[in-house]
Amino acid sequence: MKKYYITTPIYYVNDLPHIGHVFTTVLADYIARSKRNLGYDVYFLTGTDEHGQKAEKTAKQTGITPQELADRVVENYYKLWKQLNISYSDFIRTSESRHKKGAAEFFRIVHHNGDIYKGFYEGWYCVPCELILPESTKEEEACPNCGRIAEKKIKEESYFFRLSNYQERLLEYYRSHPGCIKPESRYNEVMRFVESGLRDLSVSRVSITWGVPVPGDPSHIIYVWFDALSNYITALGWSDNDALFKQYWPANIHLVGKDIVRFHCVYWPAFLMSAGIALPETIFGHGWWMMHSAKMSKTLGNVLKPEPLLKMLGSDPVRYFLLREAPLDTDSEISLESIIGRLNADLANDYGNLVSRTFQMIHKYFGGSLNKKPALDTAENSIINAFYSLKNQMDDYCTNLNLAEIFRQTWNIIYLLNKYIDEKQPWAKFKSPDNRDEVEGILYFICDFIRILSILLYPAMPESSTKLMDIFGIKPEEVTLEKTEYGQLPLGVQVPKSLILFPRLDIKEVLKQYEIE
RNA sequence: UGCGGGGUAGAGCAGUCUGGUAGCUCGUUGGGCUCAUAACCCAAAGGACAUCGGUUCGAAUCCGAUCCCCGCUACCA
Repeated sequence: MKKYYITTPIYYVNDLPHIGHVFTTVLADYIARSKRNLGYDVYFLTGTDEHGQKAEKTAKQTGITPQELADRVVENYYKLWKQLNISYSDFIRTSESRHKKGAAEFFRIVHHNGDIYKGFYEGWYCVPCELILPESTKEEEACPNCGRIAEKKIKEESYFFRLSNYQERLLEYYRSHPGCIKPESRYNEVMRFVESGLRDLSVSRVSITWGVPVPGDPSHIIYVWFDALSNYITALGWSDNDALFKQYWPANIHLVGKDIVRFHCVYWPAFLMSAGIALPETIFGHGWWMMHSAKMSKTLGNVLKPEPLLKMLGSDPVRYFLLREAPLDTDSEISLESIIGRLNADLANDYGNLVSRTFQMIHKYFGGSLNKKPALDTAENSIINAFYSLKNQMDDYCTNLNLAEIFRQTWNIIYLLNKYIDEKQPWAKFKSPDNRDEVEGILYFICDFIRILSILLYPAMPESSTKLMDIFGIKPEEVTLEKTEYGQLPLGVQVPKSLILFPRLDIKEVLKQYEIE
């Protein structure tokens, strides 16, 4: 069985989950479910990054330990991922001992291989923020956190990773693996960046205590990226109980936001090279959701909160919108208006209404179940061919995250089915008793395609697909797209008289309700 | 400053590599249908393809210049 290992970043517990976290995770879930649907043995990892200075500071201010803070915040993620039906295989927390053990071992090996040395970390220090600013040649430096000019320079002992030694090996690797960073624009960015020269990287801090101690020198704590990135292998039990590691590593895809592309595409491969571990196949850096042309931020107050959206719209519609309008190459605008517009057009009008009108005719004309299959002619065959053509390309589209094409073709099938009904006019044909067999066949054809759609759309909208599958007497875990063909709907299945899968949404109502939430 | 991406109908995008009647979704307008969630189906309107110049029988597409917009430019999840 072909394996597929997919990851999201681990999210920092200092923040509450926002639409960006939701997007990355839903995207990963969609790919994971799609690959399962295609017969892959999928391992899907997500989790939380719980260490570091900010978490330590927030905990202090709140009067609790960092561990308590992490335990508290991680609940928000558990809850949200449950609401969104995220089908992760494992959820790693960097404060778990399995991770701490692995991260320390990772550090030890890289150190042993001669790529870590002790030196001094120098930088401007912003007193109010208690933050060391990135090293800079400038005389003055404004703090990225508060904007004030930092007043004093600080110098502290730190371990460094010899990133500078990896410039050529990284470039060689990128050149020989053109698909390792996607989309292409990110690949180019990373290439240019590495070509411009690499400096060694500080990988430890003495100023913090919340984290993984450096092996053999516990006054140092392993600093952010070295700790965080290693979760992708520690979660698989690397260096310890490594059955999962052997089975799933290297990752087929690390899904990340564009803000952390560099760390995944430069630092991570260099760390892995040093440790003698295989490199991930693809790192995909997607864009951001923007509101009013600005990155969402609490300061700007243009945050779209996930919880009220889920409450008002439900999990499937939120998932569908994010996937359908996914900002993969560039950033993308999001607004309640655009969400409602998309959901009404695609889900209520096209897909939901197709199901509704079909089921109602089956009831009106045949008491709720069908017992005849149609003879297939050009009209039916062209729809069947549209489906097989999509099915054959599905794996490729998923690997390359070509979601736009998947949804375009899926909705083309829905359009063809609606058109098929209009052209066949079952309501007119039914008036003559001679045509009743034909009408039954027409309805069977559509109904079987609703079954196919439920399987095709299961990775995007598991809840509504499960609703349909229940009606057809099939189980999600037993049915895959891989094995689905036209004509597998058993005769005699009883469908409900009325089924509104996706109610039409009123923009004014939604806006009003969002305000209340 | 350097590197990269982009400017196509009211909005959002495809088409540019491999020149030859400008396409998709939403919106607008008219029509059809009545099985359906005021839905669905058909049709129409709407574009000097950023600007200027060049190559060519012919350019959104190739070449040059100009003007705008956006991304990346290291320790920040």
